[in-house]
Amino acid sequence: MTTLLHQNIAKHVALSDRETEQFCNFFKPQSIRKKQFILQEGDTCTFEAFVTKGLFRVYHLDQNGFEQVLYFAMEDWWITDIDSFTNQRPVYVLISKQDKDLAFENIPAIEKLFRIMTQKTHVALQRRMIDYLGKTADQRYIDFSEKYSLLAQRLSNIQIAAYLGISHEFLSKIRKKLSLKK
Amino acid sequence: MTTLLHQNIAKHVALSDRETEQFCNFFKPQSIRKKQFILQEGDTCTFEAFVTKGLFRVYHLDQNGFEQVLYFAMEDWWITDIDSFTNQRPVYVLISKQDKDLAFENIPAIEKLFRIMTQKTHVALQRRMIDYLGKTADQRYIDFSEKYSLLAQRLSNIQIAAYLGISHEFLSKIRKKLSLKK
DNA sequence: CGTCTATTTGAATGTACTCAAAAGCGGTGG
DNA sequence: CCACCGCTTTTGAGTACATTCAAATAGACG
Repeated sequence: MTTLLHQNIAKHVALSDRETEQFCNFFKPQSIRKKQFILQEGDTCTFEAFVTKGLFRVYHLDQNGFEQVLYFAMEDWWITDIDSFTNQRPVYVLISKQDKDLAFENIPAIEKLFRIMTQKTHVALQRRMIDYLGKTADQRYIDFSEKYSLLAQRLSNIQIAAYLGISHEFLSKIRKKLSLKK
Repeated sequence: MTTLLHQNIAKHVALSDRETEQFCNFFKPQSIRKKQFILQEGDTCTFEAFVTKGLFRVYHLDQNGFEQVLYFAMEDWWITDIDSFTNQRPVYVLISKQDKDLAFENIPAIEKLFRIMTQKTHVALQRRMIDYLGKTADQRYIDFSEKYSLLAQRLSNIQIAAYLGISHEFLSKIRKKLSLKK
């Protein structure tokens, strides 16, 4: 459990064992019941979390109450910002904004860790934005299922559609068209 | 010129005068002719730049050679990642990746500066993604012209359309519809 | 003035949505 | 074991949103 977090940190930045321990101790284990929010619409996000088991979707409700999925997060992924919703009884470790600031002060490399992580997610989001600007829904679905096949297997088509920005009915039609091609 | 960069840094993070000087000295002033690229398709981005005068658009070419505008940057904005194109003879100061890494090592607060900046742009991009998932082109255009009215005045409709992810013909029709409403 | 580019307009077409209904599927209780 | 429930997926018809292509118009500039 903590091991996963240790490994994840090591992927991004070189910390001494002591620093890693010190930082990881800020994180409190949490688990959450199915269909439970960890952050409600309108709340300000005061934490950062790391998923150790299960699957989150981070989304936003549009004016009609429909979900728009910003991103999914499964094991070994970070969650931050915006409103979050869970399924499949996920488990995560959480650091408060306060403790994070503490860590920034005491462990300089943590600043680097979060800079690198943010940059990476930012690049990924830019790619998605480009996809959205230029690709048709068919292609976005194909790309998504290929790039995140493992994740896609754990999602309903309704959830995938909310991520791709299309109706689930239309996704169904896309799936049919693709299956006929083969 | 450098003053603008000084001010911009101060907005994000508290540096001593000496640190600010030290950091700003890494930046080399540059200017570029109209229609000139500072980074070509396929190049890896090895710098970070700060616009002191003029207007950039940072974009990507799709498979048909059409521009997809990732973002615009005018005075007091940063540019990084992906391919960049300019208009209006912009002026900017540039820091190489190498020098940036040097700054990270020598001035701890710079790490914080880039973390904060990246987080902010990331949040902005997430908002744009949400807009894209949920809003119709009409609304995206209205929101864009309100939110970035100053910027919008300096852009052609073709450029705005490439940012909004629609054809410029369609944008023209949207504009007509809106003008009739009033 | 001529040239180049941006903007507008129209017609035909394609992409995606809405609404409603049917079919499939897993669980749960009798 | 079956019947029923809730939820997901599929299907179809009609409609709205957005594109393409081609052509006309308008502006900017040497």
